[in-house]
Amino acid sequence: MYVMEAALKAMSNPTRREILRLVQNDEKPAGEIASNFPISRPAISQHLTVLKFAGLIDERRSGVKRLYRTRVEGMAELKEFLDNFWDNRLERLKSVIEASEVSRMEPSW
Amino acid sequence: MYVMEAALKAMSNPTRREILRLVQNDEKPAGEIASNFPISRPAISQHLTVLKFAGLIDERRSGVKRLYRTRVEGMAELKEFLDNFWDNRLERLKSVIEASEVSRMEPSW
DNA sequence: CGCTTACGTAAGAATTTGCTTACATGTATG
DNA sequence: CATACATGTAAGCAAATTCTTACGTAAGCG
Repeated sequence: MYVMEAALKAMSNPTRREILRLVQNDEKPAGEIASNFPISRPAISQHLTVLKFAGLIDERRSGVKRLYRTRVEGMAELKEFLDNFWDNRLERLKSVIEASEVSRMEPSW
Repeated sequence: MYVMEAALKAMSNPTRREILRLVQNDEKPAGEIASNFPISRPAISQHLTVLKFAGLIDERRSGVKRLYRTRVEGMAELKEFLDNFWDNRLERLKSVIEASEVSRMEPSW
């Protein structure tokens, strides 16, 4: 699957967004992350897999634990994608306005 | 469903993102929108319902046609939500750095 | 009114998602 | 080595998503 596609889908789930918030500032082990939710530990493990595949978190192994933390680059790429989505719109709108101004100054008929 | 939730879910589908691009600059009737995709017209109609529910498009009836166009406010709200999602992260990171600078100047032990 | 046009809505099938419980794996520790 | 601990993986199930085809509906036209 296209990475940005995966990232958007990953972001569209509230549990996964909350996980991202939890590991924003410092890495946390899977178990501790899971302890913050009412659902089972394996369910959280699966969400972590989705986030990792989407490039939104990093995994690091330390002894018996697996530490997760938000992956800044992945988040930045997604942000950029979304910014462009809206910026393109604004750019086109701007060009439409400019075109109409030009046509007022120099009629083409 | 929480509106922002609906908006994120709506954005996570590629067909719906393409619809948003199609009706970015000017309103288009449902049929014309559908003609741009390989899937059936009712399928597009259902996607339009999802986008409308999420507050990402506006619908206007003109005779027998229904004209759709991107809803700027909805898009702006979603953009703001996502900006805050990342900005909060950066804010907290910033405060952590500042705290460490303060502690270097005025050791607390 | 009867017919066409441009749609939405209903029903159902296939696929994906999000969970559960049970089990497997890898790392430390006595 | 044996056991415990932290976690992933497998299997299965219910609900949601995304399609399809068939049908309903409202606006315009002769």
